[in-house]
Amino acid sequence: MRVAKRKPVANSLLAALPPKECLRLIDGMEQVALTYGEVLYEPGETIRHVYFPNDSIVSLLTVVDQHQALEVGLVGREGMVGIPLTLDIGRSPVRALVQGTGTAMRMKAATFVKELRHSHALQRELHRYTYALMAQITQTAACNRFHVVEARLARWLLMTHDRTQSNPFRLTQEFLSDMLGVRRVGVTKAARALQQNKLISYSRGNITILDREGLEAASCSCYEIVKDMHDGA
Amino acid sequence: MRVAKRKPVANSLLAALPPKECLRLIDGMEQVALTYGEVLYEPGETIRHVYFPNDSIVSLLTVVDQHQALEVGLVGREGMVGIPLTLDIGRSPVRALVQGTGTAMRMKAATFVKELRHSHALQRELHRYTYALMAQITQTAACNRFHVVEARLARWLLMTHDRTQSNPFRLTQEFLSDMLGVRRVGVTKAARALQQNKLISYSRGNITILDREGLEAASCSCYEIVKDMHDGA
DNA sequence: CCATCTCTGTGCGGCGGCGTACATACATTG
DNA sequence: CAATGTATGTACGCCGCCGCACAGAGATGG
Repeated sequence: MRVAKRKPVANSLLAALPPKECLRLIDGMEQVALTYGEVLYEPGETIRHVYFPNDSIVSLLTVVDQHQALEVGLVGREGMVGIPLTLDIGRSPVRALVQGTGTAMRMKAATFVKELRHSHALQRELHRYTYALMAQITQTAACNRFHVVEARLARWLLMTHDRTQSNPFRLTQEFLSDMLGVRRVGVTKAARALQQNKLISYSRGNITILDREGLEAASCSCYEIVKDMHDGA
Repeated sequence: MRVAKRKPVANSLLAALPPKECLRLIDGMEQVALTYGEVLYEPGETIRHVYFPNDSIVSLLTVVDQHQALEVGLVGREGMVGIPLTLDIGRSPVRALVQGTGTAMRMKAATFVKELRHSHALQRELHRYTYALMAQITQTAACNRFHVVEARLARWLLMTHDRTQSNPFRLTQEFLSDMLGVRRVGVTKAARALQQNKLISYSRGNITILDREGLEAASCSCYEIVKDMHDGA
């Protein structure tokens, strides 16, 4: 769904570009509203557009054995959806699922490839981000292997919170179970534990973070590691 | 340790380049012998050289909580060690550990960056490989989450076998336990099961694949998926 | 040849997550 | 206001892996 073009750009990848380049790029984009549950790409599908989220959030999921899913990356205002295009690859290896409703700047794949060739600043920013995303996937792999559901849930809520800045957000436990790759009941148990410790409150898909510091303590170290990776150089 | 420079180049990334480019690149390299157990980079360390393995194998490991390790990628003749440099990042987020003794072509980081800027063919090849590596890490993340040790061990042996072409190879169970992120005893159990089914034989670190097809059947689908990713487009 | 080290095998209790089934409570809609 | 659908809570047996401890068995070296 299209909205007026001259909206403030909250995406920090775009914002980091020299003003002139940024403006030119935005000229070739349209602002779109992404809604919870929308699928931007399925695995193997051709990438038609790249997305620079403003206040929306997109999850990158790998699909295994037809039915099981697992989140490996989370993209918000700090990044872009469609990274394979920066590597001259036209297809996505993962499912890109809108997890937080909001807006994003969208650009046609062909236009993006052309722009990328001309803008060294954009190349540099995207290289940095691609690297951070690889590190995030790597860390997630280790996290999924070693850490318990409760800690992973806490990390996940924090990461989402960082990207929306808003409280509360809408997420059912069913949905979360797909993200974390566990049973829905596993999420129930972990969420209940967090609630009993007064770190969060939730009901029917509306989650509120009550105690951010406490939640950080309950999460695993992976949260800080990934955060530092995106913030610092 | 240095060897004569004019050795045949088995690395397929280099071999895929136009002959002229390939020769010029090799001119700036030296062939080195990598030995089992050698660490090329530690996490956070500055990358001094990139490596194009010929018949050696290098594991990429993430380190969590100081002591636990987990392999997220395996690099052989089909790839390069030091991918962050292709993204203008000078440090490695992972540990690079030599897992199979053999030779590799080595190039100074600074030289590599310069060459990369000039050779579009090299850029293209490395983009393709970077993408495949990301996919491999992603798949490994899901694999570590959903599949049992025995299947993962089978996959791991197959991947190693693909990259060495030689049988047998040297790997203790202690070592394997770090790769798979499980207890050594877990490896013992899985390896015993594979041996009882006459798929492999091993003793004191010498593993031989007896029945490759059977091993493929015992491994999870992740093996084929990652293989196709590196072979096919 | 004996001492030592490395590698592999076994056993035990415990825990976290799985699969399944069912129960309850809130929301929506006719 | 009932009826249906959606979200959450609880229970039970099972399995894979954990941490730990210890026992053999093959290699190595003085």
